[in-house]
Amino acid sequence: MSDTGLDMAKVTLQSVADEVGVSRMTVSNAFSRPDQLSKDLRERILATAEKLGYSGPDPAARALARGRTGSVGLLLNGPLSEAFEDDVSAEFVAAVADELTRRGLALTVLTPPQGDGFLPARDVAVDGALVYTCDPASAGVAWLERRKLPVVAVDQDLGRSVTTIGVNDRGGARVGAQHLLDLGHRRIGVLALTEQFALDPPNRDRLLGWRETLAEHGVEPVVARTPLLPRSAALAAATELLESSDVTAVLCFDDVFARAVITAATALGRSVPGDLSVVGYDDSRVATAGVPALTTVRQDVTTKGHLAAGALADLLAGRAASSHTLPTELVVRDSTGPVPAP
Amino acid sequence: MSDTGLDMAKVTLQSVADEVGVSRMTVSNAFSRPDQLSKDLRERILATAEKLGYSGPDPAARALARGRTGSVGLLLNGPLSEAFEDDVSAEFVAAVADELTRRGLALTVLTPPQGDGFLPARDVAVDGALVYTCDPASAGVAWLERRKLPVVAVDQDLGRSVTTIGVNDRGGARVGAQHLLDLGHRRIGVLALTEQFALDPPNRDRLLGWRETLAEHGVEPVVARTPLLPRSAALAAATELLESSDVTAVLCFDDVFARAVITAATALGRSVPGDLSVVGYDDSRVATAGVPALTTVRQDVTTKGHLAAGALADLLAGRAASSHTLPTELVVRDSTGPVPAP
DNA sequence: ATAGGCTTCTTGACCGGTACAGTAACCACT
DNA sequence: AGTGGTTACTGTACCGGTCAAGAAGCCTAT
Repeated sequence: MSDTGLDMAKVTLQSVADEVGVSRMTVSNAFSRPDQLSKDLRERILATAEKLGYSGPDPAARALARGRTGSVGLLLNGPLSEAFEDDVSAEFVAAVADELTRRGLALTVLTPPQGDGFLPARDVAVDGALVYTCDPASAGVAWLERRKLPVVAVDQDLGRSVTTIGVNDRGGARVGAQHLLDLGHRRIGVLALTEQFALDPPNRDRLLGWRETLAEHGVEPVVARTPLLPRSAALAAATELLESSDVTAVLCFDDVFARAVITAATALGRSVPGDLSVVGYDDSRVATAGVPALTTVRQDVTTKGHLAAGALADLLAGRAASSHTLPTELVVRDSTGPVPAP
Repeated sequence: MSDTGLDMAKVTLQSVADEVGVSRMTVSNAFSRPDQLSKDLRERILATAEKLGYSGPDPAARALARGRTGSVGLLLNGPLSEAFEDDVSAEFVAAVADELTRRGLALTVLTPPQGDGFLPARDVAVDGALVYTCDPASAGVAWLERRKLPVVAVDQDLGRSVTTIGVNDRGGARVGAQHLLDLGHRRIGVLALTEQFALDPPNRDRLLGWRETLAEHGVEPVVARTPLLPRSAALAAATELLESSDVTAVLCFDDVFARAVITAATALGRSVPGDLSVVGYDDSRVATAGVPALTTVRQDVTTKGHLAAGALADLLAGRAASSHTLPTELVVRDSTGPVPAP
């Protein structure tokens, strides 16, 4: 009988229904399907719910009954810090989140497990997932498949039947390499990710694009490798590359690496682009944030995120989703120039 | 009878139980409480589950039955892009996610609503939430309270009873201002966020710290304001500030703004720190990424994230969680110097 | 009058698990 | 042989909703 709104007993649909004197279903409709009852009654129900401190249908219960949670997962493999410390990843995640919000979905980050038996990719309720920068053979991907969740792969190949959003990395790498060749460079270095990323599609494709284009002109690049983090590693690798070889130009896996090469070159007394040409990749913020502005291969990460999120949303809505390969484009700025005279 | 593992009928605990010939509860225990049954039977159950393509207890159902989802929300207010385009926010999110992972929790991003009736803060199942950079009067915060979810506030005040993780921004601003005063500066500019952020605790506290310290020495700062995004806005505001006043030093809301001030000064032919001293805030990546390295007020964003996530995890585990105010520290580098001779 | 067609609300089954309180069997001890 | 303590499993009652079909009332067309 009491209805102070202060009773600590949990407030459910039923309690609101009892208070108003209607069936539970009618209260449910008041919240979820307004067109199913009279405006008048609906307002009475909502008012009573407010009075009782009922905050609307319990999301967990609703998720079970409806079969969807309203949230999609983003599967990442490295420690999260990696994904967010990198500008490009961060931009991608932001774009995904924005687009999902627009579609009425929330984003849940699915990290690799750590220690105990909790495995997000298996244990968190989501309606579908985006797979980004993951080892295709990872446990996470396997669980998603096992759960038969709709999946969209980004920058990686999960098999023919999976919708994939990618970038023409190989083509982008090709034009970057060609640009250096056109400038007359023949002793060319490459700063790629460590072997651990040998199968990472961006790393693989860029390396492939560079190699094949250079090979067409009989050039065999000097390959240096460095991990994505810590950032200091790239500088060391760049320094070592410049000291141990006589390259006149360097193709870099990304813009951050390119900056590291420039920093290393400067420290060694070599100017860019006077003594050394450097080509970045991504056209991220750092490309234009420093001096000289980087010649780089642009990819539209925000569009990639929008497309990926949109494709997954379509899949969830029962619509067909198509794969896309986004174009890349060489942006010539101030970090490349003609090969220096001997 | 068929058990090819290919039947498309949904595989549930019950179907596995029937196949093995035990009760549903026993199968549940095989997955969730291994100590409740014999090793032998458990293995038989797991094997059968594997054969049937059962991927473990359905997360949504489990969430309803157990009353927890294994995921916590992160409530943000701006469009997501803002949170991730900013290095400091991104670092915070990364730290939160890492710590949550360590604690066996996933992270769900709760964005403000957009258009239709879907409101993440109300409609997504989470066990608790972190409130970051939000208007305390926003709908999101109100819903979390209404749902009676455990909440930890970061860099903001949600009331005495809410566990809060903050930093000593006011004190940090004070030492920044004092540093300039000690160098002899008396005509000092301030580059803060627009009025729209008047109540944003970091912005308010920093402004307060600057103002009161300067006032103690009879200095009234020239205040310029600019939004966080787009980035170009800060440059324009900085240029305007330098052109319309004769300040010899500028205190900036963050390091990105400080870089903008330096860029503007350079464009106007003024050198830093020769003609102009600039103090940043945060000690983020950009503080040391360019030339000159910034004198700035350091805050440990990663620790802030770890603490916030840890506090929330504690709350969820039924442990008490305590509020913290992290220290700030002045880091003197190359962007500040003595006041120039007249 | 009667059939058909809304609108508005109700009924009963079901979503796929987990908690908790048994029950039965086995063992050791006195 | 009786008592008490384990271990291993089962039965029942929820968790808090939604779905689909049905019933009651009223209006309109024939």
